[in-house]
Amino acid sequence: MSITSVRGFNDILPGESELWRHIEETAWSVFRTYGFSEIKLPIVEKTELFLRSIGETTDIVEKEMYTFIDRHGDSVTLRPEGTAPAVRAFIERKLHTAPVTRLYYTGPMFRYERPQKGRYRQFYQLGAEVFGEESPRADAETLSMLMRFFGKLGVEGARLEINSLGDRNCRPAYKERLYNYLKERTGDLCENCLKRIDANPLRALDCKVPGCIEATREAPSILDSLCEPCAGHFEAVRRFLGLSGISPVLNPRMVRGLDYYTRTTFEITADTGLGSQNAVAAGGRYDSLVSELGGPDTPCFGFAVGIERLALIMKGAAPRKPLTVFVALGDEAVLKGVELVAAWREAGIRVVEDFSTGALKSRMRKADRLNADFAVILGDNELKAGTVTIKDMRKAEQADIEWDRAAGAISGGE
RNA sequence: GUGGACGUGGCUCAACGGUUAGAGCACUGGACUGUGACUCCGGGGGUUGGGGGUUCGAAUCCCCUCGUCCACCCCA
Repeated sequence: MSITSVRGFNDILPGESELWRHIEETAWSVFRTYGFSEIKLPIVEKTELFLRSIGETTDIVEKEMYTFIDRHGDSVTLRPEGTAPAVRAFIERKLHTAPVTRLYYTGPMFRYERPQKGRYRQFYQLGAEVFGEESPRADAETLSMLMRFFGKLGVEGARLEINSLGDRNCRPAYKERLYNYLKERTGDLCENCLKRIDANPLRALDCKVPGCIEATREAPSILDSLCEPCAGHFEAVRRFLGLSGISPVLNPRMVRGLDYYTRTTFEITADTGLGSQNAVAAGGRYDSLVSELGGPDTPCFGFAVGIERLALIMKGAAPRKPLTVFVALGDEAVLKGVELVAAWREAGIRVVEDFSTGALKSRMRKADRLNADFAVILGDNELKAGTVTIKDMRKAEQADIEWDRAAGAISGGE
């Protein structure tokens, strides 16, 4: 075997890359209508950024990061997610001088996990972050933007679940209540949850071990423990979502794997095609992260979409411009063809010229294999007449068209 | 990181430990010397993922390794 790619690192080949481009272009066109601008972020950041933002006891930090010592002796990490770098840039580049900053980004993320369908070591996310909006309307509007994006792509069977994790004021008290509740039932919990009780008791809530599900069935709900402002915020988010025609499923047991979330969190899951990797998009509010990383107090809301997973559940294919294959028969036709093909491309038409000289039959077969919409033939007869034979490969019809009218016949009506 | 299933032409898959590892699709040439998708005939294409072992003999059995998929963990 010759050299292969690294485990969990894939090539996105033609046939699939068109769909990716369509996803990204659709995202950009939708996000722009909500006032977002693109930010291009580096792929490598100082390791400390992720330790301090994602949280030292999270799975990502504990076992999934691609961390290296560079030649200077600094510890750097291939970004496992996009929010932390975006926040770093927001603070470092002083973007807070604008009243509101809305950013989107796309690109590869890296996590050292065992690959599975819809889960890779290098995977792609498309994300958006709103900086400086405390209003629950920001949560609702950003979520409805995401739903609109999914709708435009023809995603079906997506399910939106939301929860509120409270904030610095009310979450500690809830943690305490939950901790005490769990302490009473340590005999029923799995090994994993026993370890989690002290570091992050909330994680026991979404454990899938039957014993833990049973043991936490009667556990206090975080939604009952929210302080006045957090409860009001959450209620407003739901009200505004309703006004946008979105009715999320309330899931008080949903706990995200990153430490920086406050108040609203959400997850969009797909019910088909992804096995247990069914989370397609997720995000939430992180009102304390910017200040914790040394920036001014800035409430934020953001999300990330997994592009591989999105591509897997999409029904519609990428839109496609018609393709023309040009076939010149004879030396003179080749020369004239140079001129014609150049003019068509200038007009934005996709043209591939068949450079081979074999039997027309095999060249037509080639055009068919290239999935051409039209085959354009220029031979001696056409040269004399100043025309070209245009065959519509789908309808199996053909006609002779004058040179200066050919572009119109193969442009696909654009 | 744990457990399991599976790796055979480009693709989908056959072949009980026993001749030269086959078939369909795809590719290519011809029937048809300017017309694809149908039909018929011919042709090319393999280190059976890689390495080691058992055996007179290994695609087949054993070990190691790499990879894919599934479940768990967790997540996009």
